[in-house]
Amino acid sequence: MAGGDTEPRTEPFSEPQRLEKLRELVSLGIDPFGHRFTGITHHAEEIAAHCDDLAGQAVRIAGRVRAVRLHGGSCFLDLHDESGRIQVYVRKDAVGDASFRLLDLLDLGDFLGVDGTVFRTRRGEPSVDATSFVPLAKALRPPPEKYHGLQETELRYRYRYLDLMANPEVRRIFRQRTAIVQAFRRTLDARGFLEVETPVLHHQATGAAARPFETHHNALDLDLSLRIALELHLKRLLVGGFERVYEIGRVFRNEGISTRHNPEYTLMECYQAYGDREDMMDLTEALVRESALAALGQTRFTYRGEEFDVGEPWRRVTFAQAIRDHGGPDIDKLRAEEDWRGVAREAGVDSAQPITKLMDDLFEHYAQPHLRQPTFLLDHPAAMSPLARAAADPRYALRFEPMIAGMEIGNAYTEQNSPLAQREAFEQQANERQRGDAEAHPLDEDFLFALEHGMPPTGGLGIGIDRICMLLLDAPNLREVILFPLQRPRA
RNA sequence: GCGCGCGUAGCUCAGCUGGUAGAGCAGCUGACUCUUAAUCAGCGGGUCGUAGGUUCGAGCCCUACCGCGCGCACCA
Repeated sequence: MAGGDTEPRTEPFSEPQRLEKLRELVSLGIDPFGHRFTGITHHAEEIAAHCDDLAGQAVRIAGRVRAVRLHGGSCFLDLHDESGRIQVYVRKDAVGDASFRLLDLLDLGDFLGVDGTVFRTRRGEPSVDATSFVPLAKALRPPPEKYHGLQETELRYRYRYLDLMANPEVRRIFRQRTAIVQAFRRTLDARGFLEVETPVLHHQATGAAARPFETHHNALDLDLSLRIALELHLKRLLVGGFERVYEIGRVFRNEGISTRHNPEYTLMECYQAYGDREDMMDLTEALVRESALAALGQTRFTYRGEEFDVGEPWRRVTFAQAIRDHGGPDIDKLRAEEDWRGVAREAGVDSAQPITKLMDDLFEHYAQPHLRQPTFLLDHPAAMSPLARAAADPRYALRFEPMIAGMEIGNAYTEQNSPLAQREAFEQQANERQRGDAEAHPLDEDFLFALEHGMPPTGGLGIGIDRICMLLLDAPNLREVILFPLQRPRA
């Protein structure tokens, strides 16, 4: 992926005229790619919003030219900067003949620096009456169409810069995403969590049930995997004596792509010593509430036409209860694996697959689509939760998954801190792996070595940042909240 | 991976029952000193995703491949 996913296309330029104009600029002694432009006083949005207060005031602005309306001896330009659009009025009388002729060398997409005074046109449009302007950077290709923008999904993702250039709502989405991430940091920092960074290159990808990407270190001649979770390194830090840690980082899962999945995605994981999953439920409510407030200014939001509110305490329901509630079997009555396979057959769920997958399928079959409002799904079967402590009934784990709109947005445990129980759970997973469950957790001897030095009782939580963004920002598709989603190289 | 759909000018899109490629924006030339999807007059622009096939003739029908989207599968 280094260097982007497309071949550079330098030839032929779609606009040979632009190259010609570039040469003319050079012949006039103007650097077509400009230089430092200091002393910018305002953004477009400020001028538009405070036009009357600023009227008559000298301003210096810079941005990209998105429209040119030439009227012989005068010209209107639409200049776009990060904040929005402002109109620039250039009169030959004001800037002089030589400067005015530079407009002939200007193309849509070029960057321009402008000095001028704020005024409102007769039609009421906030504008800057230019006293001078300077070309700052030439664009050799045209920007997307000014009215319809860039519509084709493939082009929007592949050339996200064009999408950002053309579609202001896309810029808004990614500002809101940043606001959400900042809300996570602010909330965690305020509660005394220490932000840390742990390795992306792992000897063994553990901490979740997923297939990893494999890579290789040449100098050490060492096979490595990209991480699939942050969990086991963060827990090592609790062994080391940090009491509250978190990381917001990219994880990589070598699996299919869908509206809800991207091979790399951003995960927040945090761990709180002397806590348990109860603390993590409080924290989840706070993180999601603060995210909504940061991005939307309120706790209510609409996702795909459905109303949600993350301002209230979330509903709680156990894994078993959720299945019962929606017409499924009473799994509390199940003892042996064969019992599970029996109810799976009745439900029409694949009964021959690995047992953890089967359990998950039963839940998805009966309950998951019905868990709409913010809900903590509690007490998953212990077999599918090898990193969590067992509940009073050892068939279940002290675990929860926060769910909104039928979608899992995270995962949390009262963490397993007994090295003995952890080893047992890993061995059980190894068993499952031998029986054909390719995604069972591998045994991590190095992590067990750490646990054997003692880890305090701990509550741990992971939340998928992209999923939260998708929900809060009403994105139909995870890729809408990822700047550069993975795409195949173009033919 | 499987199924369905899409791919026409730089962008947004038309293109009928198979008859030899269109519009708007963008570009170029000219006019215009308060326009704003500026306007007016004129001009240029296409391996119709790629490669085969059927046909007198294919943007259109068939096959394969490439890319994208959606659904399923896998996962969060």
